[in-house]
Amino acid sequence: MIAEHPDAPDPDDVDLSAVLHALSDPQRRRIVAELAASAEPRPCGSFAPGISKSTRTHHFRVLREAGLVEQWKEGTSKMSRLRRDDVDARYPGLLDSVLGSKAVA
Amino acid sequence: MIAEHPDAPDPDDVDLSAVLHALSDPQRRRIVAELAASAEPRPCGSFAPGISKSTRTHHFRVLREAGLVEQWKEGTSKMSRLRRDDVDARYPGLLDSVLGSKAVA
DNA sequence: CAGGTAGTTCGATGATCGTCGTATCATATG
DNA sequence: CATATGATACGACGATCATCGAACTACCTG
Repeated sequence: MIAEHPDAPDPDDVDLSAVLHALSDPQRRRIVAELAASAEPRPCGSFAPGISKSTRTHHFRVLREAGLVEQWKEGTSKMSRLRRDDVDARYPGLLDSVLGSKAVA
Repeated sequence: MIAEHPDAPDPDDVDLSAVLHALSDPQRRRIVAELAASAEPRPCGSFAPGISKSTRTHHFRVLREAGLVEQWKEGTSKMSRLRRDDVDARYPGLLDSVLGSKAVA
């Protein structure tokens, strides 16, 4: 079988897959949690200590392409912000439940 | 770097990764959605038409090992049930938000 | 301009994933 | 017992992933 059947792929599904995949990595989830905890934007480099710069760049790209974070350059460093409102609007309760499993406990 | 730093891996994190990874696949999410929609347990074979039996078995194992579904043999076929209560208790709101992104719309 | 700091890009590598077909097992029924 | 049905086990294949180091770019500062 080649999965050729005509089931509505549902456009939202694409993004949801990306979001869930992005959040399925502990390293990235940790970044998101730190991002959610600190009100002020922080430079990328201050997250996920213990992994290489390239890996960190990779993780931030996955998060960005999933629509979870926003980034902008600021002087010598690049700032990151969790797009909480956007994500909450699109997938209500998702971030809360993913992050809350530790925080709310 | 070899990620040797001492950050609490958080036992819950392991399972959460498995759950999110399980839900990040559209095929599996579809199974879960169907499972959530039908009150009565149904045989595995009645889900996810268009994919091969082995693939379906694989998906059900991923869902089972993530703690999302429960299975038991009943005569010639194997029944499946969404462990809604258990999942809701462990990750409140997660299933609702993942499934709701389509259902609630 | 020289030097340093912060990120990105570019392979590469080993692991995991989704999918398949085939062979096999278990159970029910003729 | 023979057969059909529903599901699993077993590789296998190509794709994607997380991770790395090294080379490169952008920017600030002295």
